[in-house]
Amino acid sequence: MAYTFTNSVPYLINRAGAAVGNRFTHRISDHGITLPMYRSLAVLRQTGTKTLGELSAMVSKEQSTLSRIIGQMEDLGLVTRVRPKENARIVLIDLTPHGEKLADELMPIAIHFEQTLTKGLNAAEVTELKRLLKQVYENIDAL
Amino acid sequence: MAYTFTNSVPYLINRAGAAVGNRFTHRISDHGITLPMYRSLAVLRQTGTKTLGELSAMVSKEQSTLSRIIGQMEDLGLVTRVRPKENARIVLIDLTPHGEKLADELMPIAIHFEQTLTKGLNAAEVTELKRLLKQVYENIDAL
DNA sequence: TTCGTAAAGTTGCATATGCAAATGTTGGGC
DNA sequence: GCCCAACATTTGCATATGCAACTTTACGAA
Repeated sequence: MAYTFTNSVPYLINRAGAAVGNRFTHRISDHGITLPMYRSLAVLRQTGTKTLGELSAMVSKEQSTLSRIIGQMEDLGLVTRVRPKENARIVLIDLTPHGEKLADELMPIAIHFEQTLTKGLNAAEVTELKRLLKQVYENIDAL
Repeated sequence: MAYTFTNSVPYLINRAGAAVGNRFTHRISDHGITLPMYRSLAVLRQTGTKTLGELSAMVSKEQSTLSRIIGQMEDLGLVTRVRPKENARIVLIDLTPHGEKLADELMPIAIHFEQTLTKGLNAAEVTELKRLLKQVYENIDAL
C-alpha cells in the first residue's frame, strides 16, 4: 500500500484528536475548566487517588505542565494535593466533593460525545476501533 | 456498553496521538524542524501550493499559529509566501527546493513510523482503522 | 462609483507548554 | 549514622498557542 501522508495513521489520529479536543474544550469552557483539567477530573473520578506522575501518564501531559494545572485546580477547589508523611517525595491528588460534583456534571457531555462520534458504527466496529487504537499505542514503544 | 473515560474514543485517540507526536518530534528535532513544520512540509509535498487557510485546516493548527510557523519556515528557506496580484487577499505557500529536499529526507522516517505503528495488524485491519478514524472525524460536525 | 460587508492574513496579548535545572526525599552501602 | 544515587515534584525560562482585534483586499448592491 503506497504511503500517503494524509492517509497515514498519525495524520488521521491527530486530525481527529485535535478536532474532538477543540470541540470539547469549547463545550466545557462555561464550566470554567480546560481540557486537561477535565481529563484530570475524569481520571480521578474513575480511578481514585493518583500521584502526579501517574496522573501525568494517564492524561498525556508533561509532569511540569500538569503540576501547574493541578495547582490551578487546587485554587479552584477541585482537588487536594497531599504529601504523605510515610513518603514525602510523592504528592497524592484527590477530588474534593466539589471536584466530584463537577466531574459528574460533565459526564453526560462526555457520553454525548462518545455517542455522536461513533454514530454510524455498530458495536463491533466501535470495539474494533478501540482495540486497534490500543494496539497502535502499544506499538509506539518500539519506535 | 458502559461508558468509561479511559476506554472512550477521545481518550484513546488523544493518548495515541500525543505519544506518536512526541516520538516524531524528537526523532526529527536534529533536522531542525518541529512537528507542525513537518506536517506543513508533508502536506505541501503531497498536494502542492496551498493558501494559509487551506494548510491550516489540513495540519489542524490555528491560522494565526500557522502564520507564524510559516514565517519561521520562510526564514529557514523551506517555503515561499506569495500574495498573487489577481487576489491579494490570499497567500500562496510553496515548497522551495530546500523544502522539497527536506521533505524527501523525512519520508523514510514517516514510513518507518507507519510500519511500526501498524505492526501486528494485517492490511484489512489497517484499512479498517483508517476508515473508522475518518468516520469519527466526519461525525465531529454533528457535535 | 461608492459604500458596506465579508474574506484572508497578521499581530497584540495573555496563557500554556516543554525542557532543563533546582529542590526536597528516600533508601542502600559502608 | 553518613553519604550518594535515584526519585518525585516544582520552578525558571524561552517558546508555542489561541483568541480577539486589526489590516488589507475583494465583491455585490444601490
